[in-house]
Amino acid sequence: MKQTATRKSFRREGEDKRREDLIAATLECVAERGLAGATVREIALRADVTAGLIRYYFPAKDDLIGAAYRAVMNRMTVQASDALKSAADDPRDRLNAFVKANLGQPIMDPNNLSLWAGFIGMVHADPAMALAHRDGYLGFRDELEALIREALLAAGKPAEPIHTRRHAIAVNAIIDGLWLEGCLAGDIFAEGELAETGIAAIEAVLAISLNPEKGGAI
Amino acid sequence: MKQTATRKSFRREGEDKRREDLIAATLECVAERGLAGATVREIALRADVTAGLIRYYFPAKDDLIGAAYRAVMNRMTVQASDALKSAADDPRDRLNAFVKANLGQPIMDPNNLSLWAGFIGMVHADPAMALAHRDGYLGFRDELEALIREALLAAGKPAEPIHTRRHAIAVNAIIDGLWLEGCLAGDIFAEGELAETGIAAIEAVLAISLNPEKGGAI
DNA sequence: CGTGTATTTATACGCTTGCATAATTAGAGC
DNA sequence: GCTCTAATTATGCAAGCGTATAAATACACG
Repeated sequence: MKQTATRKSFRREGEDKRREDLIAATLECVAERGLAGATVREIALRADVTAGLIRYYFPAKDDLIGAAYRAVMNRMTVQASDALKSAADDPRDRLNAFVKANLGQPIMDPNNLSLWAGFIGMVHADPAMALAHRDGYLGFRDELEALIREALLAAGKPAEPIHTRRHAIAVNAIIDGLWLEGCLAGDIFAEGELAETGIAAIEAVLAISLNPEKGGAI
Repeated sequence: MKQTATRKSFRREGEDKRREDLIAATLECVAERGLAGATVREIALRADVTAGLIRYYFPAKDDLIGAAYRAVMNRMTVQASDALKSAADDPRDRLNAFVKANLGQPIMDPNNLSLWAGFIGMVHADPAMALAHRDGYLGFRDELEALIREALLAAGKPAEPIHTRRHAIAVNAIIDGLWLEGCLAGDIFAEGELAETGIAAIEAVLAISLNPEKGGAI
Protein backbone atom coordinates (compact mmCIF):
# COMPACT_ATOMS: atom_id res chain seq x y z
CA MET A 1 0.00 0.00 0.00
CA LYS A 2 2.97 2.27 -0.10
CA GLN A 3 2.04 4.84 -2.69
CA THR A 4 3.80 8.06 -3.27
CA ALA A 5 2.12 10.57 -5.51
CA THR A 6 -0.34 8.07 -6.84
CA ARG A 7 -3.27 8.95 -8.97
CA LYS A 8 -6.63 9.36 -7.40
CA SER A 9 -8.55 6.13 -7.67
CA PHE A 10 -12.02 6.46 -9.09
CA ARG A 11 -15.09 4.60 -10.16
CA ARG A 12 -17.00 5.09 -13.34
CA GLU A 13 -20.51 6.24 -12.62
CA GLY A 14 -23.55 6.50 -14.82
CA GLU A 15 -24.00 9.77 -16.57
CA ASP A 16 -27.20 10.56 -14.68
CA LYS A 17 -25.64 9.86 -11.31
CA ARG A 18 -22.65 12.07 -12.02
CA ARG A 19 -24.78 14.95 -13.21
CA GLU A 20 -26.91 14.69 -10.11
CA ASP A 21 -23.87 14.57 -7.87
CA LEU A 22 -22.34 17.60 -9.52
CA ILE A 23 -25.59 19.54 -9.23
CA ALA A 24 -25.92 18.55 -5.59
CA ALA A 25 -22.36 19.67 -4.92
CA THR A 26 -23.08 22.96 -6.64
CA LEU A 27 -26.09 23.55 -4.44
CA GLU A 28 -24.00 22.82 -1.37
CA CYS A 29 -21.47 25.44 -2.40
CA VAL A 30 -24.07 28.05 -3.16
CA ALA A 31 -25.83 27.34 0.09
CA GLU A 32 -22.68 27.80 2.14
CA ARG A 33 -20.87 30.64 0.46
CA GLY A 34 -23.20 32.07 -2.12
CA LEU A 35 -22.91 31.91 -5.88
CA ALA A 36 -19.40 33.31 -5.70
CA GLY A 37 -18.37 30.30 -3.63
CA ALA A 38 -19.44 27.90 -6.34
CA THR A 39 -16.14 27.56 -8.20
CA VAL A 40 -15.41 24.58 -10.38
CA ARG A 41 -12.67 23.45 -8.03
CA GLU A 42 -14.83 23.67 -4.94
CA ILE A 43 -17.71 21.92 -6.63
CA ALA A 44 -15.41 19.15 -7.80
CA LEU A 45 -14.03 18.75 -4.29
CA ARG A 46 -17.49 18.28 -2.84
CA ALA A 47 -18.43 15.81 -5.51
CA ASP A 48 -15.19 13.91 -4.81
CA VAL A 49 -14.08 14.37 -8.36
CA THR A 50 -11.45 16.44 -10.14
CA ALA A 51 -12.30 19.74 -11.74
CA GLY A 52 -11.76 18.60 -15.27
CA LEU A 53 -14.65 16.19 -15.09
CA ILE A 54 -17.13 19.01 -14.81
CA ARG A 55 -16.37 20.09 -18.31
CA TYR A 56 -16.87 16.54 -19.48
CA TYR A 57 -20.52 16.72 -18.43
CA PHE A 58 -21.20 20.43 -18.84
CA PRO A 59 -19.89 22.50 -21.75
CA ALA A 60 -19.24 25.43 -19.45
CA LYS A 61 -19.64 26.28 -15.82
CA ASP A 62 -22.68 28.41 -16.50
CA ASP A 63 -24.46 25.36 -17.85
CA LEU A 64 -23.93 23.60 -14.56
CA ILE A 65 -25.17 26.64 -12.67
CA GLY A 66 -28.23 26.81 -14.90
CA ALA A 67 -28.91 23.12 -14.38
CA ALA A 68 -28.62 23.62 -10.65
CA TYR A 69 -31.10 26.46 -10.78
CA ARG A 70 -33.58 24.40 -12.73
CA ALA A 71 -33.11 21.57 -10.26
CA VAL A 72 -33.97 23.79 -7.32
CA MET A 73 -37.01 25.28 -8.97
CA ASN A 74 -38.14 21.87 -10.03
CA ARG A 75 -37.61 20.50 -6.56
CA MET A 76 -39.69 23.25 -5.03
CA THR A 77 -42.44 22.68 -7.56
CA VAL A 78 -42.46 18.97 -6.88
CA GLN A 79 -42.54 19.49 -3.14
CA ALA A 80 -45.52 21.79 -3.43
CA SER A 81 -47.28 19.35 -5.72
CA ASP A 82 -46.62 16.54 -3.28
CA ALA A 83 -48.41 18.51 -0.61
CA LEU A 84 -51.38 18.69 -2.97
CA LYS A 85 -51.45 14.98 -3.55
CA SER A 86 -51.74 14.18 0.12
CA ALA A 87 -54.38 16.86 0.70
CA ALA A 88 -58.10 16.41 1.17
CA ASP A 89 -60.54 16.51 -1.69
CA ASP A 90 -62.10 19.87 -0.99
CA PRO A 91 -60.45 22.47 -3.27
CA ARG A 92 -60.21 24.89 -0.36
CA ASP A 93 -58.22 22.39 1.61
CA ARG A 94 -56.02 21.87 -1.38
CA LEU A 95 -55.30 25.55 -1.79
CA ASN A 96 -54.67 25.74 1.94
CA ALA A 97 -52.20 22.89 1.77
CA PHE A 98 -50.48 24.41 -1.26
CA VAL A 99 -49.93 27.70 0.49
CA LYS A 100 -48.74 26.08 3.71
CA ALA A 101 -46.29 23.94 1.78
CA ASN A 102 -44.80 26.95 0.04
CA LEU A 103 -44.49 28.86 3.28
CA GLY A 104 -42.88 26.13 5.34
CA GLN A 105 -39.90 23.83 5.28
CA PRO A 106 -38.25 22.77 3.11
CA ILE A 107 -39.34 25.27 0.48
CA MET A 108 -38.98 28.37 2.62
CA ASP A 109 -35.24 28.02 3.09
CA PRO A 110 -32.41 30.55 2.93
CA ASN A 111 -30.43 28.29 0.66
CA ASN A 112 -33.20 28.28 -1.90
CA LEU A 113 -33.32 32.05 -1.78
CA SER A 114 -29.57 32.35 -2.25
CA LEU A 115 -29.60 30.34 -5.41
CA TRP A 116 -32.73 32.00 -6.67
CA ALA A 117 -31.34 35.48 -6.04
CA GLY A 118 -28.03 34.68 -7.62
CA PHE A 119 -29.78 33.42 -10.66
CA ILE A 120 -32.15 36.39 -10.88
CA GLY A 121 -29.08 38.58 -11.01
CA MET A 122 -27.97 36.71 -14.12
CA VAL A 123 -31.40 36.82 -15.72
CA HIS A 124 -30.98 40.49 -16.44
CA ALA A 125 -27.91 39.85 -18.56
CA ASP A 126 -28.67 36.46 -20.11
CA PRO A 127 -31.82 36.22 -22.29
CA ALA A 128 -31.80 32.42 -22.30
CA MET A 129 -31.96 32.35 -18.53
CA ALA A 130 -34.65 35.01 -18.57
CA LEU A 131 -36.83 32.76 -20.69
CA ALA A 132 -36.29 29.81 -18.39
CA HIS A 133 -37.34 31.93 -15.49
CA ARG A 134 -40.47 33.31 -17.07
CA ASP A 135 -41.66 29.84 -17.96
CA GLY A 136 -41.26 28.74 -14.38
CA TYR A 137 -43.08 31.76 -13.07
CA LEU A 138 -46.01 31.48 -15.43
CA GLY A 139 -46.28 27.76 -14.79
CA PHE A 140 -46.51 28.40 -11.07
CA ARG A 141 -49.11 31.11 -11.52
CA ASP A 142 -51.22 28.97 -13.82
CA GLU A 143 -51.26 26.17 -11.27
CA LEU A 144 -52.25 28.69 -8.64
CA GLU A 145 -55.01 30.15 -10.78
CA ALA A 146 -56.52 26.70 -11.30
CA LEU A 147 -56.50 26.06 -7.56
CA ILE A 148 -58.11 29.42 -6.89
CA ARG A 149 -60.80 28.82 -9.45
CA GLU A 150 -61.77 25.49 -7.96
CA ALA A 151 -61.74 26.90 -4.44
CA LEU A 152 -64.00 29.77 -5.47
CA LEU A 153 -66.43 27.43 -7.15
CA ALA A 154 -66.45 25.12 -4.14
CA ALA A 155 -67.42 28.10 -2.02
CA GLY A 156 -70.25 28.96 -4.35
CA LYS A 157 -68.55 32.07 -5.70
CA PRO A 158 -68.22 33.11 -9.33
CA ALA A 159 -64.89 32.39 -10.96
CA GLU A 160 -64.62 34.39 -14.15
CA PRO A 161 -61.20 34.32 -15.81
CA ILE A 162 -61.00 38.10 -15.53
CA HIS A 163 -61.17 37.84 -11.79
CA THR A 164 -59.20 34.65 -11.27
CA ARG A 165 -56.33 36.13 -13.23
CA ARG A 166 -56.09 39.10 -10.93
CA HIS A 167 -56.61 36.91 -7.90
CA ALA A 168 -53.80 34.67 -9.03
CA ILE A 169 -51.49 37.66 -9.39
CA ALA A 170 -52.35 38.87 -5.91
CA VAL A 171 -52.14 35.48 -4.23
CA ASN A 172 -48.90 34.74 -6.00
CA ALA A 173 -47.54 38.02 -4.67
CA ILE A 174 -48.58 37.12 -1.14
CA ILE A 175 -46.85 33.76 -1.36
CA ASP A 176 -43.71 35.18 -2.95
CA GLY A 177 -43.53 38.07 -0.53
CA LEU A 178 -43.95 35.92 2.56
CA TRP A 179 -41.58 33.32 1.20
CA LEU A 180 -39.02 36.05 0.77
CA GLU A 181 -39.50 37.39 4.28
CA GLY A 182 -39.28 33.92 5.74
CA CYS A 183 -36.13 33.01 3.82
CA LEU A 184 -34.41 36.24 4.74
CA ALA A 185 -35.35 36.49 8.37
CA GLY A 186 -37.23 33.40 9.36
CA ASP A 187 -36.01 33.67 12.93
CA ILE A 188 -37.98 36.81 13.72
CA PHE A 189 -41.27 35.07 13.07
CA ALA A 190 -43.05 32.56 15.25
CA GLU A 191 -43.38 28.98 14.06
CA GLY A 192 -46.06 28.85 11.41
CA GLU A 193 -46.77 32.55 11.69
CA LEU A 194 -46.03 33.30 8.06
CA ALA A 195 -48.16 30.43 6.80
CA GLU A 196 -51.05 31.55 8.99
CA THR A 197 -50.64 35.13 7.89
CA GLY A 198 -50.61 34.03 4.28
CA ILE A 199 -53.74 31.93 4.62
CA ALA A 200 -55.59 34.76 6.36
CA ALA A 201 -54.54 37.29 3.74
CA ILE A 202 -55.57 35.00 0.90
CA GLU A 203 -58.89 34.30 2.55
CA ALA A 204 -59.48 38.03 2.73
CA VAL A 205 -58.52 38.60 -0.89
CA LEU A 206 -60.68 35.76 -2.19
CA ALA A 207 -63.41 36.40 0.37
CA ILE A 208 -63.74 32.71 1.17
CA SER A 209 -62.65 30.45 4.00
CA LEU A 210 -59.86 28.01 3.33
CA ASN A 211 -60.82 25.87 6.28
CA PRO A 212 -64.23 24.59 5.25
CA GLU A 213 -64.29 21.80 7.86
CA LYS A 214 -63.73 23.70 11.06
CA GLY A 215 -64.53 27.32 10.41
CA GLY A 216 -67.54 26.98 8.19
CA ALA A 217 -68.24 29.90 5.89
CA ILE A 218 -70.19 30.05 2.69
CA MET B 1 -0.32 68.71 -27.30
CA LYS B 2 2.02 65.97 -28.32
CA GLN B 3 1.99 63.59 -25.41
CA THR B 4 3.28 60.10 -25.46
CA ALA B 5 2.49 57.94 -22.48
CA THR B 6 1.49 60.86 -20.34
CA ARG B 7 -0.12 60.50 -17.00
CA LYS B 8 -3.85 60.77 -16.75
CA SER B 9 -4.80 64.28 -15.79
CA PHE B 10 -7.13 64.58 -12.85
CA ARG B 11 -8.92 66.97 -10.57
CA ARG B 12 -9.12 66.75 -6.84
CA GLU B 13 -12.71 66.29 -5.74
CA GLY B 14 -14.30 66.51 -2.36
CA GLU B 15 -14.44 63.30 -0.40
CA ASP B 16 -18.25 63.19 -0.49
CA LYS B 17 -18.40 63.71 -4.23
CA ARG B 18 -15.88 60.96 -4.89
CA ARG B 19 -17.66 58.49 -2.67
CA GLU B 20 -20.95 59.25 -4.41
CA ASP B 21 -19.39 58.87 -7.84
CA LEU B 22 -17.82 55.57 -6.93
CA ILE B 23 -21.09 54.27 -5.53
CA ALA B 24 -22.97 55.42 -8.63
CA ALA B 25 -20.43 53.68 -10.85
CA THR B 26 -20.79 50.52 -8.78
CA LEU B 27 -24.55 50.56 -9.22
CA GLU B 28 -24.15 50.97 -12.95
CA CYS B 29 -21.92 47.91 -13.10
CA VAL B 30 -24.19 45.76 -10.99
CA ALA B 31 -27.27 46.81 -12.92
CA GLU B 32 -25.68 46.01 -16.26
CA ARG B 33 -23.73 42.84 -15.63
CA GLY B 34 -24.66 41.67 -12.19
CA LEU B 35 -22.55 41.66 -9.07
CA ALA B 36 -19.86 39.69 -10.87
CA GLY B 37 -19.48 42.58 -13.29
CA ALA B 38 -18.69 45.02 -10.53
CA THR B 39 -14.91 44.68 -10.49
CA VAL B 40 -12.71 47.40 -9.10
CA ARG B 41 -11.29 48.08 -12.52
CA GLU B 42 -14.66 48.38 -14.20
CA ILE B 43 -16.01 50.57 -11.43
CA ALA B 44 -12.97 52.82 -11.66
CA LEU B 45 -13.40 53.07 -15.41
CA ARG B 46 -16.99 54.23 -15.08
CA ALA B 47 -16.06 56.75 -12.40
CA ASP B 48 -13.27 58.03 -14.68
CA VAL B 49 -10.71 57.24 -12.06
CA THR B 50 -7.97 54.67 -11.65
CA ALA B 51 -8.52 51.54 -9.64
CA GLY B 52 -6.17 52.43 -6.87
CA LEU B 53 -8.31 55.34 -5.78
CA ILE B 54 -11.07 53.03 -4.69
CA ARG B 55 -8.93 51.73 -1.91
CA TYR B 56 -8.16 55.26 -0.84
CA TYR B 57 -11.83 55.81 -0.03
CA PHE B 58 -12.88 52.29 0.89
CA PRO B 59 -10.70 49.92 2.93
CA ALA B 60 -11.75 47.01 0.76
CA LYS B 61 -13.98 46.36 -2.19
CA ASP B 62 -16.64 44.80 -0.01
CA ASP B 63 -17.01 48.07 1.84
CA LEU B 64 -17.82 49.81 -1.39
CA ILE B 65 -20.30 47.11 -2.30
CA GLY B 66 -21.95 47.45 1.09
CA ALA B 67 -22.15 51.21 0.75
CA ALA B 68 -23.73 50.79 -2.67
CA TYR B 69 -26.33 48.42 -1.28
CA ARG B 70 -27.24 50.84 1.47
CA ALA B 71 -27.50 53.61 -1.12
CA VAL B 72 -30.00 51.66 -3.21
CA MET B 73 -32.18 50.79 -0.29
CA ASN B 74 -32.01 54.32 0.95
CA ARG B 75 -32.89 55.70 -2.45
CA MET B 76 -35.98 53.54 -2.72
CA THR B 77 -37.03 54.47 0.80
CA VAL B 78 -36.64 58.15 0.07
CA GLN B 79 -38.60 57.89 -3.16
CA ALA B 80 -41.47 56.21 -1.34
CA SER B 81 -41.37 58.81 1.41
CA ASP B 82 -41.46 61.59 -1.15
CA ALA B 83 -44.72 60.20 -2.44
CA LEU B 84 -46.06 60.46 1.08
CA LYS B 85 -45.12 64.07 1.46
CA SER B 86 -47.12 65.14 -1.56
CA ALA B 87 -50.13 63.04 -0.58
CA ALA B 88 -53.41 64.16 0.91
CA ASP B 89 -54.02 64.36 4.62
CA ASP B 90 -56.31 61.37 4.98
CA PRO B 91 -54.26 58.40 6.20
CA ARG B 92 -56.01 56.13 3.73
CA ASP B 93 -54.90 58.36 0.87
CA ARG B 94 -51.42 58.29 2.27
CA LEU B 95 -51.29 54.52 2.41
CA ASN B 96 -52.72 54.43 -1.08
CA ALA B 97 -50.03 56.77 -2.36
CA PHE B 98 -47.32 54.79 -0.60
CA VAL B 99 -48.37 51.56 -2.23
CA LYS B 100 -48.73 53.13 -5.65
CA ALA B 101 -45.28 54.67 -5.37
CA ASN B 102 -43.70 51.33 -4.53
CA LEU B 103 -45.50 49.62 -7.40
CA GLY B 104 -44.68 52.15 -10.08
CA GLN B 105 -41.73 53.92 -11.63
CA PRO B 106 -39.01 54.53 -10.69
CA ILE B 107 -39.04 52.04 -7.82
CA MET B 108 -40.46 49.11 -9.73
CA ASP B 109 -37.55 48.83 -12.15
CA PRO B 110 -35.56 45.85 -13.43
CA ASN B 111 -32.31 47.57 -12.56
CA ASN B 112 -33.36 47.93 -8.97
CA LEU B 113 -34.19 44.25 -8.88
CA SER B 114 -30.82 43.32 -10.33
CA LEU B 115 -29.10 45.35 -7.67
CA TRP B 116 -31.28 44.01 -4.93
CA ALA B 117 -30.93 40.40 -6.02
CA GLY B 118 -27.19 40.63 -6.33
CA PHE B 119 -26.89 41.92 -2.82
CA ILE B 120 -29.39 39.49 -1.37
CA GLY B 121 -27.19 36.69 -2.59
CA MET B 122 -24.42 38.00 -0.38
CA VAL B 123 -26.62 38.45 2.67
CA HIS B 124 -26.57 34.76 3.28
CA ALA B 125 -22.80 34.55 3.45
CA ASP B 126 -21.88 37.93 4.93
CA PRO B 127 -23.19 38.68 8.44
CA ALA B 128 -22.53 42.41 8.10
CA MET B 129 -24.67 42.49 4.97
CA ALA B 130 -27.33 40.48 6.72
CA LEU B 131 -27.51 43.06 9.47
CA ALA B 132 -27.72 45.93 7.02
CA HIS B 133 -30.52 44.18 5.23
CA ARG B 134 -32.51 43.39 8.35
CA ASP B 135 -32.37 47.00 9.46
CA GLY B 136 -33.66 48.15 6.12
CA TYR B 137 -36.42 45.61 6.08
CA LEU B 138 -37.60 46.31 9.61
CA GLY B 139 -37.46 50.04 8.99
CA PHE B 140 -39.68 49.65 5.95
CA ARG B 141 -42.11 47.43 7.79
CA ASP B 142 -42.31 49.79 10.74
CA GLU B 143 -43.15 52.68 8.46
CA LEU B 144 -45.77 50.52 6.82
CA GLU B 145 -47.23 49.47 10.15
CA ALA B 146 -47.61 53.10 11.23
CA LEU B 147 -49.40 53.92 7.99
CA ILE B 148 -51.70 50.95 8.40
CA ARG B 149 -52.51 51.88 11.97
CA GLU B 150 -53.50 55.39 11.03
CA ALA B 151 -55.54 54.20 8.08
CA LEU B 152 -57.42 51.74 10.26
CA LEU B 153 -58.15 54.39 12.86
CA ALA B 154 -59.30 56.82 10.19
CA ALA B 155 -61.75 54.18 9.01
CA GLY B 156 -63.05 53.71 12.52
CA LYS B 157 -61.50 50.28 12.92
CA PRO B 158 -59.54 49.00 15.90
CA ALA B 159 -55.76 49.03 15.53
CA GLU B 160 -54.27 46.83 18.21
CA PRO B 161 -50.54 46.19 17.84
CA ILE B 162 -51.19 42.45 17.69
CA HIS B 163 -53.23 42.96 14.57
CA THR B 164 -51.29 45.76 12.96
CA ARG B 165 -48.12 43.70 13.18
CA ARG B 166 -49.64 40.88 11.26
CA HIS B 167 -51.26 43.26 8.82
CA ALA B 168 -47.93 44.91 8.22
CA ILE B 169 -46.34 41.55 7.47
CA ALA B 170 -49.06 40.69 5.00
CA VAL B 171 -49.18 44.08 3.30
CA ASN B 172 -45.42 44.13 3.08
CA ALA B 173 -45.55 40.74 1.39
CA ILE B 174 -48.10 41.99 -1.10
CA ILE B 175 -45.95 44.97 -1.98
CA ASP B 176 -42.76 42.93 -2.21
CA GLY B 177 -44.39 40.18 -4.22
CA LEU B 178 -45.97 42.54 -6.74
CA TRP B 179 -42.81 44.60 -6.96
CA LEU B 180 -40.95 41.43 -7.81
CA GLU B 181 -43.42 40.40 -10.47
CA GLY B 182 -43.38 43.85 -11.99
CA CYS B 183 -39.60 44.07 -12.07
CA LEU B 184 -39.22 40.63 -13.58
CA ALA B 185 -41.96 40.73 -16.17
CA GLY B 186 -43.47 44.18 -16.20
CA ASP B 187 -44.37 43.84 -19.86
CA ILE B 188 -46.98 41.15 -19.32
CA PHE B 189 -49.06 43.43 -17.13
CA ALA B 190 -51.24 46.35 -18.17
CA GLU B 191 -50.24 49.85 -17.16
CA GLY B 192 -51.06 50.34 -13.51
CA GLU B 193 -52.47 46.83 -13.20
CA LEU B 194 -50.09 45.78 -10.46
CA ALA B 195 -50.69 48.92 -8.42
CA GLU B 196 -54.45 48.44 -8.71
CA THR B 197 -54.17 44.79 -7.82
CA GLY B 198 -52.08 45.68 -4.81
CA ILE B 199 -54.48 48.33 -3.57
CA ALA B 200 -57.44 45.98 -3.96
CA ALA B 201 -55.65 43.16 -2.13
CA ILE B 202 -54.62 45.44 0.70
CA GLU B 203 -58.13 46.81 1.00
CA ALA B 204 -59.39 43.27 1.33
CA VAL B 205 -56.80 42.33 3.94
CA LEU B 206 -57.43 45.45 6.04
CA ALA B 207 -61.16 45.44 5.30
CA ILE B 208 -61.17 49.18 4.60
CA SER B 209 -61.32 51.36 1.53
CA LEU B 210 -58.22 53.23 0.51
CA ASN B 211 -60.15 55.67 -1.61
CA PRO B 212 -62.23 57.49 0.97
CA GLU B 213 -63.13 60.36 -1.37
CA LYS B 214 -64.67 58.57 -4.30
CA GLY B 215 -65.61 55.10 -3.18
CA GLY B 216 -67.08 55.85 0.22
CA ALA B 217 -66.77 53.08 2.77
CA ILE B 218 -66.83 53.17 6.54
C1' DC C 1 5.41 82.41 -6.13
C1' DG C 2 7.16 78.59 -3.64
C1' DT C 3 6.14 74.71 -0.66
C1' DG C 4 3.90 70.95 1.63
C1' DT C 5 0.60 67.57 1.60
C1' DA C 6 -3.55 65.22 0.58
C1' DT C 7 -5.15 63.17 -3.41
C1' DT C 8 -4.51 60.56 -7.47
C1' DT C 9 -2.01 57.73 -10.83
C1' DA C 10 0.90 53.92 -12.06
C1' DT C 11 2.85 49.52 -11.52
C1' DA C 12 3.40 45.16 -9.88
C1' DC C 13 2.54 40.99 -7.08
C1' DG C 14 0.32 36.85 -5.67
C1' DC C 15 -3.98 34.31 -6.14
C1' DT C 16 -7.81 32.32 -8.10
C1' DT C 17 -10.56 31.43 -11.79
C1' DG C 18 -12.46 28.89 -15.97
C1' DC C 19 -10.90 26.25 -19.54
C1' DA C 20 -7.99 23.31 -22.60
C1' DT C 21 -5.49 19.21 -23.27
C1' DA C 22 -2.57 15.22 -22.54
C1' DA C 23 -2.00 11.10 -19.88
C1' DT C 24 -4.20 7.39 -17.44
C1' DT C 25 -7.41 3.81 -16.13
C1' DA C 26 -11.77 1.37 -15.07
C1' DG C 27 -14.75 -1.60 -16.76
C1' DA C 28 -17.76 -3.52 -20.55
C1' DG C 29 -17.76 -6.72 -24.41
C1' DC C 30 -15.93 -10.37 -26.77
C1' DG D 1 -8.12 -12.61 -19.92
C1' DC D 2 -7.58 -9.08 -23.71
C1' DT D 3 -8.78 -5.16 -25.78
C1' DC D 4 -10.83 -1.01 -26.72
C1' DT D 5 -12.98 3.07 -25.45
C1' DA D 6 -15.31 6.16 -22.64
C1' DA D 7 -14.65 8.15 -18.23
C1' DT D 8 -11.54 10.28 -15.24
C1' DT D 9 -7.26 12.40 -13.50
C1' DA D 10 -3.44 15.53 -13.89
C1' DT D 11 -1.18 19.50 -15.50
C1' DG D 12 -0.75 23.90 -17.34
C1' DC D 13 -2.07 28.33 -19.13
C1' DA D 14 -3.83 32.93 -19.91
C1' DA D 15 -6.85 36.19 -17.97
C1' DG D 16 -8.73 38.70 -14.41
C1' DC D 17 -9.12 39.49 -9.68
C1' DG D 18 -8.21 42.39 -5.19
C1' DT D 19 -4.68 44.53 -2.99
C1' DA D 20 -0.22 46.78 -1.78
C1' DT D 21 2.91 50.45 -2.54
C1' DA D 22 5.77 53.86 -4.79
C1' DA D 23 5.76 57.79 -7.75
C1' DA D 24 3.50 61.93 -9.41
C1' DT D 25 0.65 65.98 -9.15
C1' DA D 26 -3.12 69.35 -8.11
C1' DC D 27 -4.00 72.85 -5.21
C1' DA D 28 -4.54 75.23 -0.54
C1' DC D 29 -1.82 78.06 2.11
C1' DG D 30 1.86 81.11 3.42
